[in-house]
Amino acid sequence: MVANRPAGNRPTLRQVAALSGVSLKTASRALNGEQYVSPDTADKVRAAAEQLGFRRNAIARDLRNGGRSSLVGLIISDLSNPFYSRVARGAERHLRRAGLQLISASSNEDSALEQTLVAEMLERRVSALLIVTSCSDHGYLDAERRLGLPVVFLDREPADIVADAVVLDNDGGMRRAVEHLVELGHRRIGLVGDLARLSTHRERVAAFEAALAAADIFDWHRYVRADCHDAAHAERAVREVLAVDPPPTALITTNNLITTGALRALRGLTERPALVGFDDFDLADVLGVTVVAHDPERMGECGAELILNRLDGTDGPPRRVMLSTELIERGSAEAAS
Amino acid sequence: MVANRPAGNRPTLRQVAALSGVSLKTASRALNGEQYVSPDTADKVRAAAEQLGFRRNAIARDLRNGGRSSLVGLIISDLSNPFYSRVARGAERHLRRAGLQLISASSNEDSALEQTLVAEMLERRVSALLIVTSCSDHGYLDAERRLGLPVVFLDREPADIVADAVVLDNDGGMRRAVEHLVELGHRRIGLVGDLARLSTHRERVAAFEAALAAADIFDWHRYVRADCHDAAHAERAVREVLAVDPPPTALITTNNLITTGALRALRGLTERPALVGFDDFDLADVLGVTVVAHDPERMGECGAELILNRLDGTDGPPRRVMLSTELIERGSAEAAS
DNA sequence: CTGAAAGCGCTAACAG
DNA sequence: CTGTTAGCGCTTTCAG
Repeated sequence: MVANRPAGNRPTLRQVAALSGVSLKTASRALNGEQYVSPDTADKVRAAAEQLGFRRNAIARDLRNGGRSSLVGLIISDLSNPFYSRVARGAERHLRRAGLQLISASSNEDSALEQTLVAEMLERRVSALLIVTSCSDHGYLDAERRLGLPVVFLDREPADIVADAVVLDNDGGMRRAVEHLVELGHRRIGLVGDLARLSTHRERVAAFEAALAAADIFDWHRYVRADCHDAAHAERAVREVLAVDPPPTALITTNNLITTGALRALRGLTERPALVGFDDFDLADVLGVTVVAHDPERMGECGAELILNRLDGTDGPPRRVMLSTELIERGSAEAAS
Repeated sequence: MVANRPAGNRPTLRQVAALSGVSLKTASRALNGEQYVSPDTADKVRAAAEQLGFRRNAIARDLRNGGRSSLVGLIISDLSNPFYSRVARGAERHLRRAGLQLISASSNEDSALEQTLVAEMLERRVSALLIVTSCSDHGYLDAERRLGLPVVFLDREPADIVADAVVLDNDGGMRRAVEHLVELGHRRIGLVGDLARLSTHRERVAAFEAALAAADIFDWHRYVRADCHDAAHAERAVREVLAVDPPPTALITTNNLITTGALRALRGLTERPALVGFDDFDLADVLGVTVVAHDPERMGECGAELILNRLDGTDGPPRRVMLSTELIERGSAEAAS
């Protein structure tokens, strides 16, 4: 077991106490800045601690204090996806203000791995969990939630349980995208989407369909592809959709990775369809890509906020925060075929 | 203290033992899959654990086992910078195989914050530390390193101590970039760089200078700007450099953020200088940007590997891993003014 | 203001 | 194969 090498000779509080000639408890009080310690004593203890290079052992402290750590777990499908790393950043920033630290892990969109990661974090006694879930069944969290563990779902809403969640206005965002394209005269509009099982995908496709129906467009199935979970898949799917006869004059891509793949597929084409992407991304401005934008860091912050509320003792029913989206026009929607 | 709310009534091993009618230690053995437990007993214990919803308490376990957790700390300047989030991903993947978990934090390029974060992680008794440092003085780590804590520096090398490190071939990468531009006929080559105090920046500028000297180009100071730590700064700096008379015909940007800023500054210009960026980035292919590429995930993996070696007991002198870079030509270097 | 005793939940060491 | 004892480092009673 690589983790448990001999602990080194870290000085303990007992040694600090011995060196400064006070009791264990007095040393503890002094270093924790509690009151009822004479300034003299406090100085002595601090000096001894300094000299020894003492560091309070949070493991022992947490154990004594009821066995909950000041860690919050974050599980996302891929830490290196810019969308999720921004979510993580927002969560980190907000949690930090409350003295909590973030421990994050990537689930690779794999529900078994997600459960393993959750189990590990629970063993570590995280104070709360932030999850972008890849599971369809969340029963494995029931016991924990009953025990009072705050769990907040980010981005994707669980279908089988009600719980705190922070989601995007997928419906509004997608409707705006479709309406925008329709206003510009597009009638054959395609969509390239993420894994079909994801709640985000389903919501976005439902909104897509509804908005098209509102414009009396019903012949869209042939222009829809799903289950693209990376840019390479998306690139292929875009080529496929463009090969349909007659080809769509516009395309909607439902997340940042898919938009990237689409841009690759469209590169060099003389007849480029219009494009609107869900999620903003770096250089979308330079590339002139119209997007449905939102604020990933804010998603992380809101998730953290929900957690802090629960830890502060807010009971009450699950809350659902919906984050607004905004259509940013950069020209790629106008491109007509 | 928000973290230490009443711990809930999590079942303990003692309760599992009681329910299954065995002793504490037997229950422990059974759940840890140790040998010398009869299959019957093991089943009984597992059933009881299941029924109670028991989760081993890693806090107690770590304390007992010498007080080192299976956490590894990662400190980077910004978790949402794609370069660093990829480093984190690589480290996570590799550490996970060894049963270690990653706890990451952003230092905002602030040395005081970096030290605070390190202190917090040490209190948490991380097994090791991976640091993209923002400090110039690393004395605060001496005591820890002497106590046997593995510390690995990523990307930026400490100037004041020798320690395990994973760095890029900044010299080779920058030389290739300059040579490439020179071969294409450029003589007035500018550089827009990161914070001047960073080792990476200094190495890249030194290589820039050396490569230019090798081509008998000495009049480059006027085309160099540093201390850009975000895209907005870089955008301004690029405009500035382009306003010099005569303007440079080519520009080198020394990291992904700066390249982004440069692309914004160049957008819409009729006379665009050539551009070569250090760091590859999403959509560089679509934008046709020539870059000095490398593998951020590999940096994280190598850092993790060094750590695992140290935890396995490898003593010996500090090791320095240098990761290769590669010039990827995509056309932006040819653009002559 | 300070100290002594107890114990958080677990596992290593040593008996049975 | 199983149980008992002790104690990781700290903080919370409860007495001085």
